[in-house]
Amino acid sequence: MTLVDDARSGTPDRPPRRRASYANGERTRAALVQAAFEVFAEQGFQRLSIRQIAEAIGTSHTALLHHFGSKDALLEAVLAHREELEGPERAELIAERGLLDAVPEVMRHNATERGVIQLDTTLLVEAMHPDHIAHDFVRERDRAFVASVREQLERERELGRLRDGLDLDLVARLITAQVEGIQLAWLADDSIDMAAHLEALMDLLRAPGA
Amino acid sequence: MTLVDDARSGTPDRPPRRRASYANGERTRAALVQAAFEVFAEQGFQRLSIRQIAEAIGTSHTALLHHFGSKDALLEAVLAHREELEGPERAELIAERGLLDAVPEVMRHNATERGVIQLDTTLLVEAMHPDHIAHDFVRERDRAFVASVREQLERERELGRLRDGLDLDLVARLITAQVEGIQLAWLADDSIDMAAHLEALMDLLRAPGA
DNA sequence: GTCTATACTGTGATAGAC
DNA sequence: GTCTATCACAGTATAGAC
Repeated sequence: MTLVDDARSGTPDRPPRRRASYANGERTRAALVQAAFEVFAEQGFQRLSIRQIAEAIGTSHTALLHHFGSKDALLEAVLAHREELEGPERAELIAERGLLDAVPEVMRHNATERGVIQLDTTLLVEAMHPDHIAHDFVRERDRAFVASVREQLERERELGRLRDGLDLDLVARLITAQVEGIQLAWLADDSIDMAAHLEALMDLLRAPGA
Repeated sequence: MTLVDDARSGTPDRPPRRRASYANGERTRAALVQAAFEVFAEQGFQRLSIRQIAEAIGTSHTALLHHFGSKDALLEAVLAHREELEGPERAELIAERGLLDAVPEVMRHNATERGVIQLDTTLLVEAMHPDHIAHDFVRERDRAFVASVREQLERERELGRLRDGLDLDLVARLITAQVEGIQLAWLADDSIDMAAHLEALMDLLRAPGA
């Protein structure tokens, strides 16, 4: 469950290094995304101006805009990068342990990533408007997430672990909303135990005696 | 369940010298709040500048700032106003029908107030930071809401309507987070049936056969 | 007390020279 | 691809007119 291992320390004047298998432009872009991810995870996104972000990374704000076009597009790129990092690990965890057991575990992990969760929640709210640049991205990611939860619920049902009579479409959305809702609450009050709450929800869904 | 029915009649803060018309009269703070509420409910908050808000109301942006001090303070005042309007009605509904039946009903009502829900969710996210001007307000409102839910859960338990073995503190928070999470999802996709989802959650909490 | 006029700083974004 | 202006607009502050 390790993420964001590659710490870029020091004060890089330009984004250096990284694998050379990309074209020059894309390599720069990828390095900027990685650096921005670390800045956001640590300091959040909302309250940082493009200029501050650029300074923390070690580049100019116009360079950032050149690569991403807008502040929100940068945010979107960073979240896509996160999904690239964490998605496979999360999928593996769920495949191994089953959804009911894995979800609380995922929340336990999320609780170690305050900046990223804040980032995620921020985008969720800002991209509400259909004409927001990241609206489609958020919608699609959300759709994929719910679909994946639904699929895993079916597996749990086949294994006899689920309570009878559940509408899986509804329940998949319920779980997703619970994750986002409890993250929102946790961001304002980090004494909230996110894993315990998802555990409680999962227990409600579990077949009696399972 | 009527709200925002225009109760601009009385201006309780000051002796009514001249009747306030919508064009260019004098405006008490309460009238500004009411007018701002209507603007926010219709057009949201985030994307409107103070100048745009003022124009929609029919005043100047500096007049708004004179009364409220900042944009966020205006938002806070409007949400407090909303709670004043809706709080009692909601409490009455819950007292009459019990929490399990009332919550889906509240969601049905909320689904008619897109702008207000958007406002609420926006503030929830923006006030995450401890040094945000509305942070304490949001925390306190949230605390009170959870406490109220918890109290109503106890009533349901006494009436034998609740499943056994529930941790009421946890469940109260679970319900609150579900409400906020499903509202967040609904804001991005209004084909989501918020009431149905809360109904499903309530069914999970209900004692078998109740 | 209520509002207007004006200006300041910082924001995201754009255009064009290198 | 990057940097140097420069943009329009944001939120805010203050001084003073009614």
